[in-house]
Amino acid sequence: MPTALVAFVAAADGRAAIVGDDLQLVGPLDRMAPRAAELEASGDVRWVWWSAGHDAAALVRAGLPVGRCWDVAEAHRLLAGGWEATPQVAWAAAYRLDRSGLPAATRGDLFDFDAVASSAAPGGTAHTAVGTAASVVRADGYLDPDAGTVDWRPDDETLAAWGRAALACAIAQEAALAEVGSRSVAAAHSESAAAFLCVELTRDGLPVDRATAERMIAEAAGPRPENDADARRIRTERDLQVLAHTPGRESTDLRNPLQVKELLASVGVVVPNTRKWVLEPFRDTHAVVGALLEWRKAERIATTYGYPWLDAHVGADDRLRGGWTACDGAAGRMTAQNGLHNLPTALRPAVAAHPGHVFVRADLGQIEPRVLAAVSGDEAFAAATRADDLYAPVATALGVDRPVAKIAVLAAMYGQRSGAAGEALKDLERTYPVAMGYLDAAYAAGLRRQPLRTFGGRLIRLDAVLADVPADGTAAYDAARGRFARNAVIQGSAAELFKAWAATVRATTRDLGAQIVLCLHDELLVHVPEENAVETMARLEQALTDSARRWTGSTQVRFVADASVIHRWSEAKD
DNA sequence: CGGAGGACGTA
DNA sequence: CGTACGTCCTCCGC
Repeated sequence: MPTALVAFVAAADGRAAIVGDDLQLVGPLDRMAPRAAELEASGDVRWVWWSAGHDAAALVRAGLPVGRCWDVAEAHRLLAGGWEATPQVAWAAAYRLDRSGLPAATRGDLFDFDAVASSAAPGGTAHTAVGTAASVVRADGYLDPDAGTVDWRPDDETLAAWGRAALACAIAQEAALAEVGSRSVAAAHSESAAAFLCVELTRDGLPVDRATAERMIAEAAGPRPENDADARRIRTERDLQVLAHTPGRESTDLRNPLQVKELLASVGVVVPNTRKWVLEPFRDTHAVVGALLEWRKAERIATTYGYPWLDAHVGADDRLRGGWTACDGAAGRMTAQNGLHNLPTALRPAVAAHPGHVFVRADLGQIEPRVLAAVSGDEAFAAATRADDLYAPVATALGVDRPVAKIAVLAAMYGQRSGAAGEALKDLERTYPVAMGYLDAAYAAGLRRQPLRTFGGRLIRLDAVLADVPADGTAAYDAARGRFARNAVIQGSAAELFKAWAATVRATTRDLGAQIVLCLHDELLVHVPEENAVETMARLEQALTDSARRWTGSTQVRFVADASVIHRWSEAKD
């Protein structure tokens, strides 16, 4: 029996509809969530929603462990590229309706479908558009532009029609994705699972040791200020650590790059800008340089990761929370807010498992060259992936030392121009012509503004992404586009494998009480009761083998994970 | 008040 | 030394 598609759609006023074959339920969320749970438990169901952050939020709040779903917004982002994915846009694309004919909403852009998960809460009180069943799909084939907006107030029949529209849209998308390629439907499944995981990540947060966090902030930013005057005093003291080196210039605003540039010039350090890597060589020229660089580090903690950050984003349950999205608008990597993706490594000791728990952390080793082997179909390069260290056999094949082989491979993938690549790069072209040809083709497509697709079929658009023209003209603009294209097919494909892995881990470790608490591009952090740590680690490894096998459709390319059981994120890998 | 640019953290 | 992202700060124009 094939998997039944069942729509679950939410209205802004707290009602939801469950719609499938011979099934139509409409009612308040607190009655619909248990019905969804029954269906999830009893049947072979794939849930359909316009967007997990919007429609499935109540199911996540209720703790329903959704297994399979189809997220119309994520499927659309695969199909069409970019990030815009309102129901109306996704519907038009799935049915191949002219984009320029999209009707405008009567109240401007009130969609909350683009909101990140953390802010996607029911909202809006105005009562402007009263939907009726006939109005969800217009006579001209487009979706009602008001449907799904925060001010939309459908009656029960209309909400059910909204669910039927989601079902129909999903089916049309599946057909369109099947045309793109055999992997794209599977990619839609894992991208949808990742989007649901994002809502769970937003709900659960990252376990934090608050005392350690407070201590580390205090080391960098000083004690917690008693009041505003105290805060100003601490700030001024921090500034004086730098300004004491330049008597007579105490009024310099260190937060103003122009004034900093002037200050540096006055002591003989003349620089085009005051970036860290520009100033680093001048550390020995004048003591103010080193003091300034240290000040910047402390200032970063004080402003971005200081007490206000701790108070705003770490809950009473000692969990750091931020909004998550399943893909960015370019290559398709996950994004996270509130520092979850760019927490300074110095603060990682503060990320700690809660009592009775540990973290199982794992990262994918050498993910990008391995992905290159898979997506290009280069058999020789695939053979190299069978080694634990991919660069070892590459070095042997090229007759160079490992560091040279590594630089050459990275240079080929990222377009690095300087450095010691040189001769090794030519040998690379000779030894792995299929892989290198794949990268060259992506670069050339970028130059021609020709859209590309990742391995899983995500459209890489070259029109919208690079909006900023480099100052040095058209050639630089073309080259930037080429580099972007070459990088995007690798980075984006790697993101797809990562999400397939994460979705599999989520599904196969739930019975162990495991909870994915962080996804960081190639790294997973799983919070689990300590007695289940070893089993969780084994399943993480198995999940990688299985998802890589499904994703590549073969076992030619090997992917490896470095996994360990730790209490703090800062702990060594083994 | 919002956008632009500088700066910097992560992968 | 390539790509991507999120966040804070200041300046500038409305």
